[in-house]
Formats: sequence, structure tokens, C-alpha cells
Amino acid sequence: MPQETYIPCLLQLFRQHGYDGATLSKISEATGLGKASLYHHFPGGKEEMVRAVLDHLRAGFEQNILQALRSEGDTLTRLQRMCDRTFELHEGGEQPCLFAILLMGSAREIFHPQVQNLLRTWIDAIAEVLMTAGLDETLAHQRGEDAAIAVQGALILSHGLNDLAPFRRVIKQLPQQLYRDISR
Amino acid sequence: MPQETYIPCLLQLFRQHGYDGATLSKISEATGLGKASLYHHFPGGKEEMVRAVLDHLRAGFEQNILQALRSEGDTLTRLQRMCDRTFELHEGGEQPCLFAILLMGSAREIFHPQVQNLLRTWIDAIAEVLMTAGLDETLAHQRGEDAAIAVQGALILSHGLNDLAPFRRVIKQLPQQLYRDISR
DNA sequence: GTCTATATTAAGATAGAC
DNA sequence: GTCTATCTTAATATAGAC
Repeated sequence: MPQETYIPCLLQLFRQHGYDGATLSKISEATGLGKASLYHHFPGGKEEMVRAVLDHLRAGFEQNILQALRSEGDTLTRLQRMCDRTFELHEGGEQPCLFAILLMGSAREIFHPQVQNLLRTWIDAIAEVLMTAGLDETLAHQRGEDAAIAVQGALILSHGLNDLAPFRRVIKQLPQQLYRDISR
Repeated sequence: MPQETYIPCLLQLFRQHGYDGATLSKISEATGLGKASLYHHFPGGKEEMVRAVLDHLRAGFEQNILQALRSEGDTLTRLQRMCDRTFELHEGGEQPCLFAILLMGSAREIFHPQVQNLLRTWIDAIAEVLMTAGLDETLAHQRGEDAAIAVQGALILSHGLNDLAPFRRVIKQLPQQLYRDISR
């Protein structure tokens, strides 16, 4: 089986256990592969596994989030699509964001640059949409940050309360919140 | 040295490395205590260390956040005080929130109930203030959630971007954002 | 209350057969 | 491409001296 086969399983594992908590034994059990086989697919060990997952996530991010923001239609529609994709990618709030998880523990030293880059790309893409709608650069960028803050915060809160409602509500309200007070 | 001596150091360690990443070796080095001495103070090991830290945090939470929300003065002033204490407790955004960290990895199974309880208490206290100011219960509770979302999300984003500005901005804007559209 | 020493278990990683 | 077996290092935990 090729590498990509195990990416969804690895993503799930790192989201659930974090980088330090996802041990090779757990990975071996979840994938059904022996430890030696894991090193055949990922010679660099856990670090390479996460890199593969991050590459996969970046591709999904570009094909879903970024594409939605740059799609046809008016501003509100594009923000709406972005929120829909965000909702799906986190399975309605069931799944935490791997980016946030990789900012903690020993993973941060390794993956922080890539996570930082993804966050910037996301925020900039949202700001771009809002500037097209007539918002000035500073405010558009702030609202891009506000979107990231709302999504990340809502994921944490829904996870902490064991209640998907806050995440659902935030995603539902977010397009209008980003679009508020824009005339044309 | 009594137990409490080591709480600040332990808090710092768990915030930086997470529960799974904070090994006894690191704890031993940071506290200056041998592993055996650590078990003298905390017979339950890492789990008991976190419990001690959480007890300490709960006390600080009640004396700072809750007390600010229930203090004298008008609504906006009380929200302002709550934000000031929140800002200080996270050292201006330098320090992540231990509650969020304890929701990940193997810590979640152990500490989720306590974290959930603290989050609920915080949200309810904010909602209480807003209801006193005339907001209806549903909306007040939503804004309590929004406050938690904004703080948690901003901490993640500032951590992810390596830039304290988003956290500072969110804290600055939060009182007015929670208080918006309230007449009396 | 702290230490050295040590036990036990698990984690990360590799060699080499099939 | 997967396995068994094994190695090394590190993590959690304890015994017992001072």
C-alpha cells in the first residue's frame, strides 16, 4: 500500500493524541502496520508522518478554503463557501484543528514555520476578498485575523464543553460578521 | 520546600510542553529536584502535579476573573477589569492557556471535567453581568461564549503567528464588543 | 526533604528474513 | 512491502540511605 493510504488514519491519530501523545505503538495499531513497515513508508519516523499529513492538509486547504474564497460570486457568497468548507474539514466541530495541535509541545519547534505560513495564507486570502468588497487594507486584515480567531476559538470551546453548538453557531454567523458594514 | 513552591514552575512547564511532552526529566531539571523528591511532594506523579496546578489556577481564576466580573462599578467597567486580569494571567499573550492545553492528548481523559467546569463558570459569570445590564438570557450566554472563543482563539493565533498584536487587539476590543447594543 | 541507585515499562528505531 | 526480533534510549516509578 502506498503512503497516501495511511494519511487519513495518521491525521486522525495526531488530531486525537497530539504529536507527543501519538506513539509508534498507537500508530502501528491504528494503521495495522508493524513498526518496521511504518519506517519503510516514513523513513523519518513520526516527523515525516506529520510532514506527509501537513502536505495533504495544505492541498486540501488550497482546493477547499482558498478556492472557495477565490470563486465566482459576490463577497458574501464566497465567505459563505469558505465557512462551509471549514465546517466540513473539521467535521462539524468533532475534529480539532491540526494546526493548533502542532503549535503545542515538541511539535512546535519542528512545524511552527509551516503552520504560521498556512495561517498567514488563510488570513491574507480572507482580507483579499474583503478588500475587493471595498474594505480598507488594515480593517480587512483585522477581519481576516478575526475569522481565524473565531474558528480556532470555537473549536477549542466546543471541544472543552463537549458541545458542538458553539462551533456551529460561529460558522453560521461568521460570513455576515466579516461582511458587516460594507456598502457596495 | 512545600508543594506550593513548585507550582509556578510546573505551570510554566505544562504550558510550554503540554502534559505528554512535560517529562519527569524536564520537570526534575526545571525544579531542581531529583525525581524521587518529586514523588515525595507529588506521590501521584505528573497527574497529581497537574491537579495541584489546576487547584492553584482555579483559585487565581476566582480571585481575578470572577472577582472582577462581580466587582463594583458599571457593566463596561467590570468587563474591562475582567479583560485586564485575563491579559495579565496570560502575560500579554506570551503564555498559552493551560485549559486549552489540557484538552489535548492523554490529558483530556483525565482533566476534561475540570476544564469543562471552569469554562462553564467563566461563561456563566460573563452572561450574568450582561443580564444585569438588560440583555436577555440567550444572547447574554452567547456573548459569554463569544468572549471565551475570542480569548482562546486569539491566544492560538498569536502563538501561531508569533505576534502578540492579535491577542492585544482582541483584549482591547472585547469589553465594547460584549457590551454593544445595550441601552441602559 | 533530598539524594543515589535501580527497577520496569514503553518509545523510537533498525537489521535482516520472507 | 511486511514481518519478527532486537537494540538503545528515555520515561515512569520506587527502595532505601542520609
